[in-house]
Amino acid sequence: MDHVARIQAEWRRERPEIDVTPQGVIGRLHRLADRLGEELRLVYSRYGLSEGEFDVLCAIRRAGEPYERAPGELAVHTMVTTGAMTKRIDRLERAGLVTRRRSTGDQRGRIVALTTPGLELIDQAFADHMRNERRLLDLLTPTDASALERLLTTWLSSMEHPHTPDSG
Amino acid sequence: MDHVARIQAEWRRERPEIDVTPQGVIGRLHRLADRLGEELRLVYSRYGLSEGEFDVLCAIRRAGEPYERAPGELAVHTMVTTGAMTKRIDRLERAGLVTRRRSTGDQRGRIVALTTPGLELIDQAFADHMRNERRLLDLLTPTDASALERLLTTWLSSMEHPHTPDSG
DNA sequence: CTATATTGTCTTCCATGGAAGCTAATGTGC
DNA sequence: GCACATTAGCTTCCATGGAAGACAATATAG
Repeated sequence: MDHVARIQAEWRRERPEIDVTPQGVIGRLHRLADRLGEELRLVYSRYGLSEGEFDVLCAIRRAGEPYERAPGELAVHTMVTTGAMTKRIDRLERAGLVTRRRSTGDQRGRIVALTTPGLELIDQAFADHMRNERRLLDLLTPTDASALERLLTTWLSSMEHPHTPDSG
Repeated sequence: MDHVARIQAEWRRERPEIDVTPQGVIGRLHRLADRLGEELRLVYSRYGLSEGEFDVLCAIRRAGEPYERAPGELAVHTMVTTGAMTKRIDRLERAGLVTRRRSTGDQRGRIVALTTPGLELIDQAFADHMRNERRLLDLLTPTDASALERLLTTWLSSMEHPHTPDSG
């Protein structure tokens, strides 16, 4: 009987008329995401990075040479506001992992580029991160892992491409 | 091709020697947790509650009559520090949803109790919340939903009761 | 009973991110 | 070309939570 099952049992006692079975899936999914996140942050912190900073470095690295992106692009890729991105870039710049310069064409734009230490750091950190994710995934059998991937993909896609229900 | 698949494709181009298949599961799980969380917060906000405040009211409500709990218990149940709990209780008290009084026995302790408006609010909000979770879960077939529940339970349990690997 | 440790809550300070608005640069309609 | 709208990034202010320590009450060792 895990934490979520205990919560469900309490609700069933207090509110027997309410069906709490959805918690069995949604509650566990959130708890698992939190636990996995904790494990992942352990690796980021080995490199002196927060999760947000790691994400930004990855987004620049994935762009390919010359490892540059505009702050706005980075905000979209990492799903934070541009205000939050300004602060992340501030920290990374202070740490010497990225540089910020004016765009040549459009003078409003900036270009954030990995420095050599930044590139080396993220290349090593990402390899370590993937080993860590592999370790966590290997707690499941390969069959279960691929079944899970399919289910998550299905659900995610049905959330992101919602069917507007017909009114008839 | 979803967002996670695009990220994987970029990494495969940039770092072909690294196996990024774990992202297919872990990345999607996090994204799904975020998307579900957004949907759930829509309901909380209908009742003027943040997620943290909703969690606290639920934890007190689940305790059963007389709907009271110590701040420390609430902190454990909702998995935040006691400092964070103090602030959540401050807000709920200011909103008139809970009261805070000194424990009779141990004078260090406090007792947080639902007010009548607090009880009515959380009873209605929780019912609405469960309808919302049901709606989201129904994007999956019942077969898929129970398969997913099993996989999440299995993985979660293997994370929370880790096997210490034998060194031989 | 007193000295010390522990406990429960709260306070302070800091980190992080969102919302909204500011500024400078660019685009657009006339 | 000028007024106006839009865009990119940044700034300000606020909300939230963690870490660490303060403080008061209680438990414990002697």
